[in-house]
Amino acid sequence: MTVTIYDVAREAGVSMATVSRVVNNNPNVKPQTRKKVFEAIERLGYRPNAVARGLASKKTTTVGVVIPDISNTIFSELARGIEDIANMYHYNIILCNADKKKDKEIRVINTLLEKQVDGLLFMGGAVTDEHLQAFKTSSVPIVLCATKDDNNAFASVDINHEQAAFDAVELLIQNGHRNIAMISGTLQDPANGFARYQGYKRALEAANIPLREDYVRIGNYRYESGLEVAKHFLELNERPTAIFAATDEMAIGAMHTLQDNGLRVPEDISVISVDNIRMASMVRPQLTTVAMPMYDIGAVSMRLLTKLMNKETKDASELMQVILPHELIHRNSVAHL
Amino acid sequence: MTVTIYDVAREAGVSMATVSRVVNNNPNVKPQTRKKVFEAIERLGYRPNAVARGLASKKTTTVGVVIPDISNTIFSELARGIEDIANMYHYNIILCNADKKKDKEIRVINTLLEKQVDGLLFMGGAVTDEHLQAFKTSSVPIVLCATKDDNNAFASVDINHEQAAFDAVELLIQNGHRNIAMISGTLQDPANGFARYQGYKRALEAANIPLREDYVRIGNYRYESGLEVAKHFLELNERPTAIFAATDEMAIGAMHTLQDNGLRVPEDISVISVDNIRMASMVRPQLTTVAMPMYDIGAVSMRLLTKLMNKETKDASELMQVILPHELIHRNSVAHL
DNA sequence: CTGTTAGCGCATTCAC
DNA sequence: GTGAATGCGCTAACAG
Repeated sequence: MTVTIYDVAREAGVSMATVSRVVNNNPNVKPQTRKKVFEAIERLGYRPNAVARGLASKKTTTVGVVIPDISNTIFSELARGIEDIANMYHYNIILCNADKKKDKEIRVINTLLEKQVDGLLFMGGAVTDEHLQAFKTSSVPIVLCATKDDNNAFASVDINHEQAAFDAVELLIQNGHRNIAMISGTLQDPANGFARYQGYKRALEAANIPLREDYVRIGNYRYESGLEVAKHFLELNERPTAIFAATDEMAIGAMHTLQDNGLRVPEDISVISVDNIRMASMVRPQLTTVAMPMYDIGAVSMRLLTKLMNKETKDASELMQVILPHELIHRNSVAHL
Repeated sequence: MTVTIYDVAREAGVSMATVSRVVNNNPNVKPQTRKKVFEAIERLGYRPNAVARGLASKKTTTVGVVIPDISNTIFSELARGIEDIANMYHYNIILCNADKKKDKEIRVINTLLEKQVDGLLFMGGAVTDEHLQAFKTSSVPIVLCATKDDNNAFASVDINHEQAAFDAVELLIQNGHRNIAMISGTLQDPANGFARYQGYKRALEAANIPLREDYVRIGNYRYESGLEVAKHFLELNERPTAIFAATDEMAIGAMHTLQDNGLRVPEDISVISVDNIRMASMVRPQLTTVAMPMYDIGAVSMRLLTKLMNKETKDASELMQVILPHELIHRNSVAHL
């Protein structure tokens, strides 16, 4: 039924070794035999079996990707960056959603390893000891995207979330704001949650602005959450003049709550955040935000992984922890007080 | 270095067949030996090699997904639907972006088939003869998502794009509009382009409204395109009172052009479209649109594929072409004239 | 219930 | 340049 390398060999009147050589572009084949083999391949409609090849060569040219949620725009951009570079280096991607659930993450890491991927790209919630444990059982390289482990034991590419948040809040302060509220993510989340909150705190401290507890509320990163949490700030006696949200989605949600309550952004209340999702420039007013280059993080991670897979890098290199630059995108949601 | 099923067998004092049985949950193993084997597995840190398993069993429990662009929200929702169901049936997903480029699509179909996927999910641009040709070389089932081939030769799941567009335009007409412009996709695109345009035309005809050439403009589905194309309508002597856009993104772009030019939506001009992306309810006014259930299309496609892979379905079944229902979502961008 | 035996389709020595 | 032989790690009869 299925035509194998052996069938091609017989059809072309050569050995299977020779067929293997031409299929793999080995130069040690006389042009004439090469031609014969190609013709036989064509005639028989031969398609190499990558599974058999993988077993024999111990390489599958596929990498595993563990991602929280592919339907979330922030991650789908990252995935696109990964795939583009993977494609460029002739790798395929096995994609697994894990929803930041620890046990699901561990589970998919293991099945990916069982599938003999040549490398692994991981982005998720916190990197716990259990994760590290699972990573250590891997014989193939692993790169953490948009996250990192505490001890820098694994390669990673990310931005400096703390500094990004700091920069956002600092812009507010430079514009004369002192009553600055924050819609944070959960503080259990080291990157988008904790680090961004730390940046907010540091910026306030640097300007001698006391931290007010009623100015900080926790959301879940999503639009609906921003919509909800912003209501709280509206009810305060002393309303904030600016809101810093940990993510664009929450910022846009907050903007809409303000607008739906008759307030103008930025005239009455300024809004700023971190991410720069596509939607940030698709709302009115357009959102001022700190760009987190998701596509680039994906692309750079994948590139780093290819190097690791080819052992191009010396082990404990400086390349292992890359921090990509972030950038303040000035749009129309921040006003001078 | 790597521990194999043979090592486990030796460690547990049984044959490799027995180890294989316990790993694959074959009931024909005495509980006691099962226990011994599990202990050996644990002790050695054995991880089954799915590639070897795939070669021996001729099943890889992975399916290939060809998608235009995972970073496009409409497709990433679909991908999520696919992945959730795949996960439920213990399949993994190899994801390939093909950007609706025919040759790239053909290429990835072939590499996916080389990787011995157990099935293929295809969504792309037009399904040409070359595609059909490639599909026919496949020995594994294929399901087309959010598209279909002209002869219904392959299984597919989609919505009725023509009717969806018709319903949208009909709502406009019911609200008293007669000057209805359309921002269409390219007419080469059978589903999102041509079919939606046909629905627009039929709705006008049904209401005896003559089709005006200056009321139809072609965009590329994206926000920026809607932004741009809408300007044209503003310059017309007889401005439309309503705009039907083939996609939400273009509709939102159009809305913003209108608003940026001092017009109110829907008071001055109504806007409606098809898709119901998440953003449709995240703009002001919230967009009235016909929901295309992308997640469901993905989920149903994958479910259908599992059936095909298990040969659960009789061949020429009615199940093969499924059309999912669409639904008019009434929000705030359409006004009575 | 368990072990033996063959492959699965290919890459890869090693000879020639 | 080319061919023969071996094995990658596992499943799947088949026997017992």
